[in-house]
Amino acid sequence: MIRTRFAPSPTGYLHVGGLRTALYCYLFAKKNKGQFILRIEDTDQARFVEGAMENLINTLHWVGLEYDEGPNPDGTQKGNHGPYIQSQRNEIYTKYAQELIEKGHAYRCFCTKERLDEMRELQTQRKEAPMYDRKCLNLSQNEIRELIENGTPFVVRQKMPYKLIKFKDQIRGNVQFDGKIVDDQVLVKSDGFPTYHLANVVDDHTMEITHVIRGEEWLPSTPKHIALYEAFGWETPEFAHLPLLLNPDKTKLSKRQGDVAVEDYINKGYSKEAIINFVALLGWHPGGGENQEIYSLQELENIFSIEKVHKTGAVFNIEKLDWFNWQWRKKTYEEETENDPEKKLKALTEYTKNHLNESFTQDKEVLNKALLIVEEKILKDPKEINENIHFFFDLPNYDQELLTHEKMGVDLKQAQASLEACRAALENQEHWSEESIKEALLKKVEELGVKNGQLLWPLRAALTGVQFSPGAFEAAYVLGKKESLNRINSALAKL
RNA sequence: GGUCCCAUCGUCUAGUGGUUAGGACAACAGGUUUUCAUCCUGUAAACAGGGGUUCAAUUCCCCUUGGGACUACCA
Repeated sequence: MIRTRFAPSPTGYLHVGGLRTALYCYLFAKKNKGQFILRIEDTDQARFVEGAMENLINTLHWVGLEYDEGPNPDGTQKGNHGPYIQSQRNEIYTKYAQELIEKGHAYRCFCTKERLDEMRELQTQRKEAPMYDRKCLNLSQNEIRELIENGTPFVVRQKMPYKLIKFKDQIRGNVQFDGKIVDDQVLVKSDGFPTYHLANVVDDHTMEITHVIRGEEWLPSTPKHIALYEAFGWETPEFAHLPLLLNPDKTKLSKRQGDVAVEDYINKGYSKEAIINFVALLGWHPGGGENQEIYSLQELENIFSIEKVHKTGAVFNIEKLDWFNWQWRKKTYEEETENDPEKKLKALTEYTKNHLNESFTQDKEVLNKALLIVEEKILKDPKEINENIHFFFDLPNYDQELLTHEKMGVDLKQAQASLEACRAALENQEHWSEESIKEALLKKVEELGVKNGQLLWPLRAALTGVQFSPGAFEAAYVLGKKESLNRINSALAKL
């Protein structure tokens, strides 16, 4: 049984890089009929953030990555390898640290921070790799007992075997490190909490994790972990180190250069489908010359493979995310509404409800028509709804220049003639629909022997009073006969 | 500095010991449309460099260069 885990540190929110790691862990597990576990790595008490874990879980839930085992937001936990929150597992770590000391694979270190800093500085000056000098490894049992009895603070350090450590990474292939320059890592801090290295290895083993899938930044500490598995006499899991997500300048994706929290993107209106789709393809591709780019989570679960994960970091490019978002919104909108105006209206109302200027909701009749007219722009960006429809409710003050269009051959004189013709055509309309308006106006175009734009540009401008807007037919239809004629008349008054 | 990882259009990527090196985003140019948007068509754009191996390397190997990660009692 394949078991993967996502093990974030709850520092406030879910990072998009974390999301991708979680996604790949999830996909790999699903693809192989395995299990996906969530574990919270909160051993750093200094970095405790209230509500961070709940937030993380909620975001994971929102994007649809359900885990088989792990903590729930309500404080309960599911699965029988728990607890899944490291701060609740301290006795376990203490026990294993003790075992390591007894076996001679770890030792207590009483060195002060000052001594360590000084040593590091000297080593750096001498251009050596900064490493602990193992001063405390040589303490006698009596000295140790005395120091403990005196209440001297201490940490537990891993005694690295100074040997070559090799392993096969699922993504990178054979990797090896010269153990002689791997530092004696702190395993238990002076506050009694374990560091990542100890907690991680103990948990992955006790939770029966078979595949450790994590970010590339962990590659250099993997030899420490392997040494730990060996010291315990445990079987090492498979490792897969994922390429990094990058800023446009190719450094590791960071807050400084844009939003990194998944919730930022949620708040901006990106759909979970778009976010998952985008992130999935940042560092992975199904291969085989496949050109498809739109994938649902379900599809990804079926085709994901760890061998196809790339080695190179990928720049997080928001423009592409925008495109995915547009594709997915169109797709879901079409599927949901089945081209039924009632359903469309309902969906559009839902999309815009949090962004709409309240005064617009007074006139439901106009609003409903307007929403359908600008559906495409709503799908593009629901936040801009007010800019797209405000003129339906309140004709902006505009300059007479707006009624003209040089390129289209509309000067002031032509504008006046066109508007008068439009007025004449619309005055006689008994039936007020988009189709009938279109028909009447196009007939007028033919009569006058002008180009469409020459008649319609001034009309559209008169009806909307803005540079960019829906077309003249649609605008007239939404406004209704009376208001349309009013606006045409006030435009004529400007000329 | 040390250790490790990496290298195809600006970006995400496909691909192969022999290809016109393919697609997408972005850019640009046309077209449709009454404007914007949408939509359609097209253009430009890449195998980092140098050595090998080979009949033949973008592809395999080595070096260089470049980029990145790590180098905490943070994860």
